[in-house]
Amino acid sequence: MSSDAPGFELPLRLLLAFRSLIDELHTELARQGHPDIRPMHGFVMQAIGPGGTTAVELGRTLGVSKQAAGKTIDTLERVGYIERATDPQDTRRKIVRLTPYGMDALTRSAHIFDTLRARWATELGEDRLRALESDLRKMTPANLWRLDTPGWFGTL
Amino acid sequence: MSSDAPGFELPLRLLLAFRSLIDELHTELARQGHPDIRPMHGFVMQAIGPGGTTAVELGRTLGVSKQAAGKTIDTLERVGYIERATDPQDTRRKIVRLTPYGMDALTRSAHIFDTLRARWATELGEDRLRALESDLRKMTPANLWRLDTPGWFGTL
DNA sequence: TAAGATAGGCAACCACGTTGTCGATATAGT
DNA sequence: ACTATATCGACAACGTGGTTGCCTATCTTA
Repeated sequence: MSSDAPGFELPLRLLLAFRSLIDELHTELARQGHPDIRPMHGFVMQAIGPGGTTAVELGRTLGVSKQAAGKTIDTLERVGYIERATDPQDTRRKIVRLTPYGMDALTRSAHIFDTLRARWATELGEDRLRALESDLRKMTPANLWRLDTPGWFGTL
Repeated sequence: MSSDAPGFELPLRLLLAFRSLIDELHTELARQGHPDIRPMHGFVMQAIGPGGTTAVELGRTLGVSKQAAGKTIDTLERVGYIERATDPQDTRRKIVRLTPYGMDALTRSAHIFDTLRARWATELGEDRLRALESDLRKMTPANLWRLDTPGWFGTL
């Protein structure tokens, strides 16, 4: 039961594949009117979702401190992707919501990701791709949204 | 041709799978006498290799500036994984080499990665895993060692 | 030998993460 | 009702990693 691949190739390929997809996403997003969006932004906006959140809650879903979440929110707000509003039910809370511009970025991202997946399906075959997804699902934790690694993406 | 998976699941799974493997690696490394090693260290030591390099060269293979490579080298040196020696052929250059401690970490990493891959093979079947690796190879660039994303791993 | 390229290091700066603290507001307990 | 506790959001200080710009020393080439 020998293996062709040295063990360290697998993680590296996983990382490269991830980066490739993200890079292609952002190339295409830039072409579609979102030149300034950064990988992290998309990630966080996905985590915010159409319903909105708060800083603490966002920090929890992303697996980072509320302060870090707060800073990220500052950035996204400055760039115009999200906005803060005070919760009338609880004056302490500030609801974070996507702006229309943010919504646009999000729906475009979703569409581009579908396109990219379709390209993989063409290259690999739909069945192989499904197998790949299923295998990855089997080997990874349920929670999709952990972003806790420090400095995971970069730079406004 | 409908697909079960939303397009954005694929990149997320790839990232999670990568992170899982790396986390498991470092849990095990800690158990084997390398508690202080960080993901980046292993990455960089792999890139240095048994032959040694220089800061500029390392920067190139990793896709970061020579200054960044230099800082990383400082850190690794401080922790005792690598050492600098002047090149007798070219006094400007400083050869960066793994210390025995660094070598130990590297060989242990390789072994652990093989073990982790074997676990995947058990869970998924050797054939499925090979298919997965082959598919990833098909969809990713040749150069395994790009670490250029700012702050790709963190801390210490 | 003079000119240009290359190696390494320093400084200043930025992005993003962390912990600690604090004031303001909600909520629970007596 | 009133006090005690918990939670939210923000600020400050700090650590790490990356960037660019610049400087000196050394090799290479015309």
